[in-house]
Amino acid sequence: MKDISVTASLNTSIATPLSEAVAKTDGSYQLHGLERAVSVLEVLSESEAPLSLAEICHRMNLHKSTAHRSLMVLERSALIERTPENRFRLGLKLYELGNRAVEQIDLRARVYPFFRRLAMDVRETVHLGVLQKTSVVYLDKVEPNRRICMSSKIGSSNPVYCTSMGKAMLAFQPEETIEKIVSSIRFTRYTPKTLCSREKLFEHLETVRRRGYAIDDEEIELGVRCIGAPIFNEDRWAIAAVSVSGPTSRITPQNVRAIAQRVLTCCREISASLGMRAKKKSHVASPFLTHYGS
Amino acid sequence: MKDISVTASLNTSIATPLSEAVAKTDGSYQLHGLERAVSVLEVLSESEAPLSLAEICHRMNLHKSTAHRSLMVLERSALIERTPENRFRLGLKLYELGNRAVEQIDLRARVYPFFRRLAMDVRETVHLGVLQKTSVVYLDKVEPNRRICMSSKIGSSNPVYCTSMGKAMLAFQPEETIEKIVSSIRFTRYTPKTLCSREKLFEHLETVRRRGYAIDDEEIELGVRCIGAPIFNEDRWAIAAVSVSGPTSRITPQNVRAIAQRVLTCCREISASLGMRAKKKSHVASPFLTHYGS
DNA sequence: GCGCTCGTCCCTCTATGCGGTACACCACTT
DNA sequence: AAGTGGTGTACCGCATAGAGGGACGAGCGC
Repeated sequence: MKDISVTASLNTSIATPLSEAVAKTDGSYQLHGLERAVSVLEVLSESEAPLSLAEICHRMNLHKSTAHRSLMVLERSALIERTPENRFRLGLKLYELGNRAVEQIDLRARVYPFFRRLAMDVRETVHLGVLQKTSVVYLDKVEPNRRICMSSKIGSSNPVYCTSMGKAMLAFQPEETIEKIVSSIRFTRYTPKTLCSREKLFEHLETVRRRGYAIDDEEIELGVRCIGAPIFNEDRWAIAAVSVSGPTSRITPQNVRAIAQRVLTCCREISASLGMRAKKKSHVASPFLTHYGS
Repeated sequence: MKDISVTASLNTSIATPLSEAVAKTDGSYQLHGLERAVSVLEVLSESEAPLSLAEICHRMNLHKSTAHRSLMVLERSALIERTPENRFRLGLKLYELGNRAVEQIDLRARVYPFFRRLAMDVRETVHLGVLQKTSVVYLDKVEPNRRICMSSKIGSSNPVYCTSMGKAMLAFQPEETIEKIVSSIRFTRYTPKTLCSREKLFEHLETVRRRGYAIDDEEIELGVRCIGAPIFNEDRWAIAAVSVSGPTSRITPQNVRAIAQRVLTCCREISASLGMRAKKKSHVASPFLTHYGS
């Protein structure tokens, strides 16, 4: 155990079997305590009911004392809270921080008007989302009549490769970014139509690039079809996407193109209304740019 | 810079004047890396624009390498993300986690119907909030006509001692909890009417307990008056609160009592519709109970 | 060109936090 | 009552993770 630097990076890949270890941005820079804490948050996030110390230990293969320490600190920071029965769940501070996060990005408010118009127009559910590693995070949603926002769906996420927004955004990323993302995808088949291989996906992205929008043709749920198009920044990279979703009975192969046109128009308007600030002076830091790779 | 441990904890209390640093549940159980990371999140949360490594170091009195490491790990975990200009801001994972947090609590959905009715009824803005250390976190909001939810206000927080919801909840906590919370408040005067001392606050809480509801009489902002009442669990401890807010011109001393009655009725209905599950079998873990102290 | 500030990387040394283990507690059986 | 199998909490010593110093190299402005 002399060459720590070397062994360290090895350890990484072995020691993080549960924390999904996506892109391993580099892999060095370990901070075990912190990483474990994040995993705890993820575990809690996936569970429906609050978990006890013992359960957490079990799910994460942690020793009691280690987990206990983490939990105490997390609790002090209000990232988790405990019920009177000594079980743990996510804390409200996360809610505060999360809300600050989207405020800072501020996409939602700027997009909303266009977005809403589209929903009224096509009379189907419309979503706004951004790319987050290998997932699409839903930022907003409008349903034809009433604006839905307590819907638990907002804030949740789905894989890139089986959503129209995901594919629309992915298609319009820099080469290396696509590579990096795709290579960290772990494909799962949701329906018979799910694109389950790197090759299929790349092929599909080509099509998306050609026609400018993406279709999710029952790839994540049978009976649901979606049409998504990207929102661009000034450099023509996708920073977000908008999609229309509906039952296959209403979004038929016949009217897909018509709807797609509307989505595209909407996205074009949005892109125009956003990105076009200082042309080269990119110092102004377009605050809605989803960073990926460099 | 020898006694890092000592200076570090000092730094914490100095560096987090805004992050309230409540009760130090015990104080032991240190996990420096994690705690620092949380501070980074707080610093980022308070900043309007994304921050550079150097700025973060500066605001937190950290050495470059230390901060750098934290940032790299946080970025890998998607708790923060970096802009193309190498600045950092909160990441969307926080949004996901935060949304899960409130989903798990699930208060919002259950309360909404009553809540909305109240808003229609009094034709003023109505809020739902819970206690979070020394703050009230806003979980939901209805405005008389349109439901507001993109409002950046949801998810944010205000101090307990100058909001009607805060005082309403505080008043109906177990003795020790009140003590613990009040003693970690750091009073700030927002308006001439703000209750700025422990004594005034305790006195006020007595009144609240007597009449069952709390008034924020321009204590946080001149011209705004609020009336709040607690939602109870089966043990008659406050777990949340509802408030009506409006301009002093409409919420006048004359009609305060009438409005208060409506708020109280609403809260009673809500309390009834919630808490009354298994009577003593508190094993079922009422998942909306805000834990405090033991 | 030089000098400045920025981020990244590396190395060394020690205080940190990991994993055992002991203990206190509670709810149920026997 | 005493036993049993679960909890969560507390303590401690040793190895190692990670703090901080500092070198390096890139970019910017004078």
